[in-house]
Amino acid sequence: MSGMSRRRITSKELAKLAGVSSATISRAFSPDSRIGSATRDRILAVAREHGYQPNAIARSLNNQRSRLVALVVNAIGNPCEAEEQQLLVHRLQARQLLPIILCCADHSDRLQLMRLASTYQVDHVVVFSDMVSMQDAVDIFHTTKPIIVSFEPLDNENVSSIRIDGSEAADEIIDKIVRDGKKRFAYLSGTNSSWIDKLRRKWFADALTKRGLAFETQAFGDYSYDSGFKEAVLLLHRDKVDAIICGNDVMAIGARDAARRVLGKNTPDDIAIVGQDGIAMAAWDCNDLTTLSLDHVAFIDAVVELIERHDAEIEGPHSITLTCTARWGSTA
Amino acid sequence: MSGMSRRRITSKELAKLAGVSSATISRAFSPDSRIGSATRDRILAVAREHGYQPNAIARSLNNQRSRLVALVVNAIGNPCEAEEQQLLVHRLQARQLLPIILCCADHSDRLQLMRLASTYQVDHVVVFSDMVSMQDAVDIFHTTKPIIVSFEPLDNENVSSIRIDGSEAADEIIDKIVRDGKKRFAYLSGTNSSWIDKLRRKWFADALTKRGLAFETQAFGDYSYDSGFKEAVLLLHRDKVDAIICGNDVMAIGARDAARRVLGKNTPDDIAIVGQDGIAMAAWDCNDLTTLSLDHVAFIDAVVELIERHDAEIEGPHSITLTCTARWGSTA
DNA sequence: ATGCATTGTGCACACGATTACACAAACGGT
DNA sequence: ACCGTTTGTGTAATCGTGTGCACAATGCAT
Repeated sequence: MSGMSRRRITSKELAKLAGVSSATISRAFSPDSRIGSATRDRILAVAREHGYQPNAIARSLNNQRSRLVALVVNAIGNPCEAEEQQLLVHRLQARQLLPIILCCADHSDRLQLMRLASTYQVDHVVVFSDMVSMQDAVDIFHTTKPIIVSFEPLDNENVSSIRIDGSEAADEIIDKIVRDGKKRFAYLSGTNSSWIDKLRRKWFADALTKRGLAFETQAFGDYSYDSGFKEAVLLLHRDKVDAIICGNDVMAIGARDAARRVLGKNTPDDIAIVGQDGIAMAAWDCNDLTTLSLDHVAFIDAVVELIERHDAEIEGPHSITLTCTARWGSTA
Repeated sequence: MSGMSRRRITSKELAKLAGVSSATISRAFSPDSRIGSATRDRILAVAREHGYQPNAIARSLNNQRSRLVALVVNAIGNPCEAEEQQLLVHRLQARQLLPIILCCADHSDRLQLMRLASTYQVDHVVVFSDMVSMQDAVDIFHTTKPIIVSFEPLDNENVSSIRIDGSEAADEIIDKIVRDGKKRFAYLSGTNSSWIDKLRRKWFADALTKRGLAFETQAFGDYSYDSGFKEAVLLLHRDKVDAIICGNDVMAIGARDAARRVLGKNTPDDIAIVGQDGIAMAAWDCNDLTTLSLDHVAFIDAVVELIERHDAEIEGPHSITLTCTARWGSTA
């Protein structure tokens, strides 16, 4: 009861205390299992008294199911992912699944880290990061069938995936900007070589092509506010563009600040700025960003659905496609 | 080698393949352990070929050490915590420790969740949330000695804690605002009953008292942008205050937007607005907040130090105190 | 009263690794 | 040539649960 008992009590010890065998202890904690209700009540009472809880590590070893889920993410602080992470963690916890976070910001030991996690026999793997290749994930978690939130074209039996399509929304946004009279477009990438960035850029590039236009310049940032600010100064000053499509919302906010502060240009009259992600901050009054946004709830619903199919051991590759929508703000 | 092997290979099977006993397999993977180097090399080669990795669950059961760390946090998306979480996760991973995230936003099943995690025999527990009481944490993780980032006064042998002191910095900030001629102060709390909120408020209240002043009003939000915005409208319009000290940076940004947009008042001339936390966003050009900030790196250093002491099984309660500094922006 | 289905419990093994102990082989010194 | 030490490996127990199997006890129908 009080906090002086250092070591955790085991099922065998509790069995002795309750005058039964350790098998019966185990059954008392299994909801549907042949055991007399009187015995169960007595055991649960004794268990509570001595602070007994079945050891999940031992159970996992026996069960071949750990109820652990590995979440591979780029970063925790980054708002574009954080909202989804938060949602997913809640949904997992509601199912009594515990999330292990693998945060692979720096390139060096991503694979090492994933190997370490695979050692813990995680039941599911959700890869949010575009920094890890599908093939690596499949090789490392070859026993688990990862769920990959990917923009890579993939035709692998051993992967489930969520595809995201923003072409229509991008078309709507470009349409409005062109009708507003903007002519010189720049794309500000978040990374220089990820599939997700290439695909996002393609959505907008296609919309431009359709109207006989094209990106005049492509700049590269790192998804951060500072990089958005810095690159925007160059784009506006040196390249004289009047519309910047950014790889995410945070860079778009940086670009907007740069335009206003450094060059005295305002949105949407002087220049148009567009973000991507649709994070909550984009809708704040001080930002009011026009952005290509994804419904976070629908997105996480899809992830959870894949996890459940996986739990039910339904075979075959699974793929879910989601479409983005435009959020209209005052920056474009 | 290729991805067709569904099941994971065990040490006993690998032993047969390599013509040794399973004990020798284990030794091949223990860095300092009596084993012939030729044997080790051969085993590692065969292991690589068959994709063998020792099962961490089984090892944990035997070792009585899981190398899992429970992180109890309020939210993942919230920037005030996210930066620290990110840092800590990296530091843990560098030590081959895997973080399990417990996100207890809604009151209902926080204890349930912590009990579930304790079942996994986590080696360490770090409690960031002020939503869970120290006593609950100690009771549930009675075998682990939690590390609590707390503002509660605590004298418990079974807890290590990190205390945070912002009284000096609060004094500096109040000093400047008073010298700027502001007279009517309001405090905008993030919660209505947490220790952390009470203590933060006290730092500023003491500084006011020292100068013969006091808070005229106290409002309550929920640490969100929207609540900052909404409460600030009331404070400025109804109560006519000219200085608002906010419980965190995000609410301060909301308050600043409300002042500017709804009432046409600007900082720092018409009103002063102060945040707390010192998140990266506070320094963005569009915000440029004056805020009571904590050095994130020093903070996480302290957490890691406590974890290491705990690992080394140094006995006794441990407490580390950190002091905040003022970050000067254009809002006060 | 007998036969059969049902219920409740214990025994013993499996899960996959680590490790104390035992023992054979190799080695070095006199 | 002999003995003591070091080195390398196998055997078997252990960590804490879950569960198939066996078996006693109970209930029910004839």
